[in-house]
Amino acid sequence: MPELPEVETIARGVNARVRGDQIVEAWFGSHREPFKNSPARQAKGLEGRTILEVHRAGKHIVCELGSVVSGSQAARGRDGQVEAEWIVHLGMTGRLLVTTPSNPVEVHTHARLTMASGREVRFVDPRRFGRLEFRDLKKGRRFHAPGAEPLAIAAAEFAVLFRGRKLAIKAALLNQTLLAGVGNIYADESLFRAGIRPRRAAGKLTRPELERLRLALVEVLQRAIRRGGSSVSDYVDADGVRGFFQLEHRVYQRTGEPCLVCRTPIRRLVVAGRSTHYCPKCQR
DNA sequence: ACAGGCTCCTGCAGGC
DNA sequence: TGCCTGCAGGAGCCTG
Repeated sequence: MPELPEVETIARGVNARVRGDQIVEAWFGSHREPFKNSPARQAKGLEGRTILEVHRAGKHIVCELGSVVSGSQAARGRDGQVEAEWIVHLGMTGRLLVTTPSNPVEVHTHARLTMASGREVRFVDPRRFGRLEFRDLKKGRRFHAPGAEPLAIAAAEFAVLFRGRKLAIKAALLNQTLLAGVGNIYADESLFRAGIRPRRAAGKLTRPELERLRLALVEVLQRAIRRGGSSVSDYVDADGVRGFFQLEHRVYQRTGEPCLVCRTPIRRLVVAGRSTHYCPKCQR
């Protein structure tokens, strides 16, 4: 399931391939609701625009778009003003692929963008937990992830996020309005590396524990980005290539297996409705 | 205001 | 072998 490192990997891959390219035609094939605004409105909004840049914000992929221009003008559209955004949330099983129109279209393909370069951008999502949104910045505001960026937040700011909160630290890490981009895998992995039990009340963690947690989170996220993300179900990057960080998971989906540090069997429990994995000896 | 739980959706694993 | 059940989970929504 795509979390920050997977979304970052995809955003970088898409950016490298379609930055400066123009959307010639947009096709939206779903009648049900992976869309925040109607498929017709999104298609109309996207067509003719140049993709100025693609980046990640929390778990969202944001495609910054220029104004609608004719073909000859599009070639010099790379540095234009951002006038619209296409925001992609992958949910659990969403994939954003850059391919060519001749490649077979797989089932659950909900959107296809034909690019002037001959490439094609596809959004595929079997479980339909993903979301697509078009924003015309003349009518609306730019997209911002609701929570803080875990890779950029300072120690003091990080500690303030959890102050006075009674909920489990694991649940707090998953709350996107506090930190944007952390999901189940990296919550479990960072808590293990910080030696903190997932059920501890967020507000009761000491300052040193919170700082250990922040540093563990940064380390695990950066390391995962370098490995191209974790492929645990069907995650692939913009080229359809799997990541490798799942090979470095120390607790996630290792229930009953020995802890890599102390050999104690890894335990599983449910926190905030999510399966949660931890070492009862290493995490206090 | 805040926290916890339910729901959406499909593919796959496990059990009988 | 084949069917059925249950589980996976991000985030919006509802409830207490």
